[in-house]
Amino acid sequence: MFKVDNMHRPRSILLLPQHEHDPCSSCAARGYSVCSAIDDKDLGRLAATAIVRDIAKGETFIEEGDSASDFFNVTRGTVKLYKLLPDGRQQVTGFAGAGHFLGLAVSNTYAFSAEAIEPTRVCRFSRPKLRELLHDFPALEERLLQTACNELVAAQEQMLLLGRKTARERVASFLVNRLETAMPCAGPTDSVALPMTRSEIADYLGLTIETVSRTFSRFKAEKRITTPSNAEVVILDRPWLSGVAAGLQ
Amino acid sequence: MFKVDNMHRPRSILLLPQHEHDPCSSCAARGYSVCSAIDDKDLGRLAATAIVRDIAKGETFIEEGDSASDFFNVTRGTVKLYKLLPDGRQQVTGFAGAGHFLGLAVSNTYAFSAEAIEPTRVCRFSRPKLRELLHDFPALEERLLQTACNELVAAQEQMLLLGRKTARERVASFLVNRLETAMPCAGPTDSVALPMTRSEIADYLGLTIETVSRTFSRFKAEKRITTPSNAEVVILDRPWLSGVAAGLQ
DNA sequence: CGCCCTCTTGACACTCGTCAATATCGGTGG
DNA sequence: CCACCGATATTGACGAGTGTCAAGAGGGCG
Repeated sequence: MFKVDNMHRPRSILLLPQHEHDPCSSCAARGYSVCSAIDDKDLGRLAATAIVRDIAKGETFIEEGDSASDFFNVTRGTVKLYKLLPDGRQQVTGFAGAGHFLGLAVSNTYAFSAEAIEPTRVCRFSRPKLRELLHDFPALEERLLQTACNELVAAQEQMLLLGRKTARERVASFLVNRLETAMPCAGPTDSVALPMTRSEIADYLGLTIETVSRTFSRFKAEKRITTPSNAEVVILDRPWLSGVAAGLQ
Repeated sequence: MFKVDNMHRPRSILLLPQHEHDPCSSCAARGYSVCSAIDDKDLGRLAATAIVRDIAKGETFIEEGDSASDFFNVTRGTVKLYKLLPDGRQQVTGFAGAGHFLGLAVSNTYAFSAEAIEPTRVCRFSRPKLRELLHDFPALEERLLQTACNELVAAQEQMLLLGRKTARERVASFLVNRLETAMPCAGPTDSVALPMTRSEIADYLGLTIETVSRTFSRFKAEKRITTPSNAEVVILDRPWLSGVAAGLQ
């Protein structure tokens, strides 16, 4: 019923002319973000509603507890979503790449913070304007519900990881997951880009930076992965890593 | 107690003495479940679509990985939602009481299992029928989106708990949370009902049964709670517990 | 080239898990 | 009503996995 294929990118978007006055039709995320629920003919309306904004690496553009006045659609770069405890402990609840929709909330305040971890571009929608859009395009609302359901499933998987998996299993899950979701067009070389730091990985997996580092080192020593650079991991033994991620071995 | 399996019987022989032709208008969950998005005048339509089913304590009525053919609305009792690892490790992702909606999924298979932890009643909707309902009642779809967003917020809070809180903070969070969400009409006596076992609490908090028990005992020794029975906790010092839950003290 | 930030590695400590014994609860039947 | 029994919960001793603290290595960029 809600079958969605987020990986599908129409090839035609690459051929679209660059219209300065209509950023949506040429948007890199056009094909697979929630915007794909809107027809080309209505795209002008969408472009008029959205405000494009570039966000520098390290900038926090959503602060937990702040009044939730806007919604965002990431079109370039990567964003880390996180929650903080008063003493500074941090839990990263997810990384949002191009196509991800942020700020869906019933409440009037944001339930999490969002920080760009690399140069990022977002489309901003004010709450009233998104409400109008949802009213005028039921397909958009349906698409948002699909998105929310998918995120709910991912969140439950992450609860399993945080509550019951060992450090080894968590890191393996993270790498395999990155390969599956963030790298849609993975070729024969199972290479995973890691735009985030070890510290951010640790805060995502409920571990410390040292444990993440040690686990990477062990996987390297066991010839399961190599790390050409700190921001890149090559998976040498994907079936084995998948097994560890699932709790076997 | 009589156990009824309605799965393979025509609806007409359902044992509903008082409101056989319209179970919805008298439903205990009518006011606060997703059904509240539907007007009284359309309730007959809803009743005709839903199939009421009673589920015995301990019965698993959704199995992770099974074909997701139905959606459920809990109207009585409590359900535990959980995921398993191959070796038996279990993570409870939530407890669903009256009013909760289960099975929202984009995929064709369930992403979690569901087991009744006390005598439970649910309304069952087949996938195609729910789809019809969503089409005919846009307010219902909007309501489902709100519900999904709320669950997403709760899931992120749980990730913070599982990834970064200590055992003490987890148990305190659990008790305070139960008081806030499951006991809407809490009076001067801050009494929390615990329909689940210690083991299920442990699997929800990412701990062991022993750690949960020890933490309860410590709270008791510190005069923060009392336990009239294993299924009931009285909170004596709510501000202090809230502080611990938030990561202070 | 050199500074600074991030990452890696090691030694040690501590929370929480494991294993085991005992106590308590709740239901059943005499 | 009480005795019995299995299931569930509590408590203790101990150990393992992961966190903490600290030092050193590597990498990027002016």
